[in-house]
Amino acid sequence: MTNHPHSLTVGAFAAAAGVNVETIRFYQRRGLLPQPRRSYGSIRRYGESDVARVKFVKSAQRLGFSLEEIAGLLTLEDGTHCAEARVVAEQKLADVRAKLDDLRRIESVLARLVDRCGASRGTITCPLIAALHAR
Amino acid sequence: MTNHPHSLTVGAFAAAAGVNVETIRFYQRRGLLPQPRRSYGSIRRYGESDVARVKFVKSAQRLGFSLEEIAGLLTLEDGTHCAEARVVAEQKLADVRAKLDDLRRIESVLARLVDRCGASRGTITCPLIAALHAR
DNA sequence: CTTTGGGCCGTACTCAGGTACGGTGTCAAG
DNA sequence: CTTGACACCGTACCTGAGTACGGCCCAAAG
Repeated sequence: MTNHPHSLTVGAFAAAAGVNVETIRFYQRRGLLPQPRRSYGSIRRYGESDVARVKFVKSAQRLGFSLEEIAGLLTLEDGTHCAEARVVAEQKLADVRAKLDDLRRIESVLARLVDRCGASRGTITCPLIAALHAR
Repeated sequence: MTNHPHSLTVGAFAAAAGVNVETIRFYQRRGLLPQPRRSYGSIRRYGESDVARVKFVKSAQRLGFSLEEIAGLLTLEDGTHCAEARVVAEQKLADVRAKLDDLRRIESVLARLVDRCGASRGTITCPLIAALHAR
């Protein structure tokens, strides 16, 4: 792999990134991907870094970031406006930490549930609700 | 608080749960809330446990669970079908752990970014993409 | 007894995030 | 030089998760 640096056509690119072509176009419209260079004849060409970018978008999405937020994160990429970038990043960091707390809470509750489920019989009144409700 | 056990009307209930009335009706249609008892005259009455349930839904949602998945989690509540419940719970647990990993990765990357952002000048080529892309 | 504040209901609209569609262009192989 | 595989484009459509709307009912307050 990593053959030609900027040789991917949309189709190949989309396949490489694991999304469909329309999604690429869509992201372009949303500004999540830079308008790519066009080799003669209006055909878009993409490279490895674009693939990474799309994968990043997908990862971030799985964590509950919206495309808008992700676009924000991506503007941090070029390091230029470092001051604003920092603010955004700090905000996101706080978000992420909050999410981590929630998830950890869920994790332990689920783990306990599974555990108890193995051992006990009969009625376990699910501790999930209680656990999450507790802040 | 915790005054009357099953005395909440939709409006009060929605307010208590921090969502709007339509959302309650919506959740009812989706089966996320049990059809409540109706005091004479077809008026729905809700209690504390319903409030907890809605809050649970909201928490779980923030973590990226869909309403459908949440409905699944909620069926674990009554402890009856413990065997299936366990399977679901185990699956969810795996999901949650994967999410945790991703989030932790993001967290450290963001933290590092913020950190470096404070110290350095000029071009930091954002490590976010790299970090997330790395599996 | 009429007004008004909820409640009840179905249906419609909204917004995000894509996906699909249909028409046109282009280019490389046959 | 035509044909097939893609690329390009705009527009329309779909799903999930609500939100809003308008009409009807009822009970207590003025």
